[in-house]
Amino acid sequence: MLTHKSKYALKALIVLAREFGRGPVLIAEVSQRERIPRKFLELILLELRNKGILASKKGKGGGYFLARAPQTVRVGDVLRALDGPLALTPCVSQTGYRRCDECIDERTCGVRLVMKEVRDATAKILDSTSLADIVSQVEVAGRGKEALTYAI
Amino acid sequence: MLTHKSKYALKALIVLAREFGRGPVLIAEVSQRERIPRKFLELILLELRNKGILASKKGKGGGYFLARAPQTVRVGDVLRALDGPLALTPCVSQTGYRRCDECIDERTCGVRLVMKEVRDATAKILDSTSLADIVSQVEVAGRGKEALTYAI
DNA sequence: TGATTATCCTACTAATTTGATGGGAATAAT
DNA sequence: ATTATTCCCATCAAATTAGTAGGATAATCA
Repeated sequence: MLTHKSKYALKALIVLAREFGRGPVLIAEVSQRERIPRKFLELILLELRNKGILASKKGKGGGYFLARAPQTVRVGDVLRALDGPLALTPCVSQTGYRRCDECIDERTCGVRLVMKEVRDATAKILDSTSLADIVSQVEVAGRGKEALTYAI
Repeated sequence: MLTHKSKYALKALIVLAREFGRGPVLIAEVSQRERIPRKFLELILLELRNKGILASKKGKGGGYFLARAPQTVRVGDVLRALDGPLALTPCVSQTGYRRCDECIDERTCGVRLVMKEVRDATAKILDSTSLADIVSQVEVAGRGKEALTYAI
């Protein structure tokens, strides 16, 4: 399962992607709009800033904003930054490879073969989806919903 | 990440898939062959039995064996049985749907859209891979390795 | 029937992770 | 100065994970 932390992070980033180019957004504002516990969100945004995904401005008129354009922030990067590798086992991780300590022979490990497939499929999706992609997909979904409502 | 429990479970099941049709295998034997802590393995196999994936026989000459043919035991079923739903968020799970409590509007949730894709891709792989598939893939990989060694 | 060999079952524990909360320091604008 | 805001540290409770311990139960075999 995805941690609340990552889920909150993505939701916050989507808000900031929408507001991109319009100056800093307050933690408090994001917290309210997405119903994310304020103090917890603070920690998350700070971490994202330290990982180079967000930038911030202190003091009055301050707040958080994306460090780069929404098109260039991949969901995969966000999840890796907060939850670590996408892979289900360390032995198939690209970004954080580690031998599985219990594993006798990695080359003939059947579990590894399957997990490799899953990792590749997952990474393919998450690394080809940007915040901008999500924002536009949501808009399309929203329109679809309204259209359906009108049709009824 | 996959839990040790699931990893151990899959390794044990692969052993039992190999031995399928040759009668019960002792916990102790599986434990030794795969270097899985004996008592922990006991719990795991028991759980798999209670979920209908394994069958067992008590007393002398007893042990564990697959309840059905290796071709019909899907990796997805095993992971679901032990770790719960494959989905990264409850809101996109097929087998264990639940509304995300923090989510304001599920229909327009961008996180959900992405997680749905990941779930589908993951499930497609895990539900189309059986224990028998793994066993034969490992054999192929093993042959490939030897062939390479001979070639050198 | 009794000894032996296994699984079955319950309970316990230590370590780690998760999801927070609280208080104040640092910084920037007015 | 005052106010608004992020920054940073410390703490905490609950849940999860990875085991361990010990005996109950059942099947075999002499």
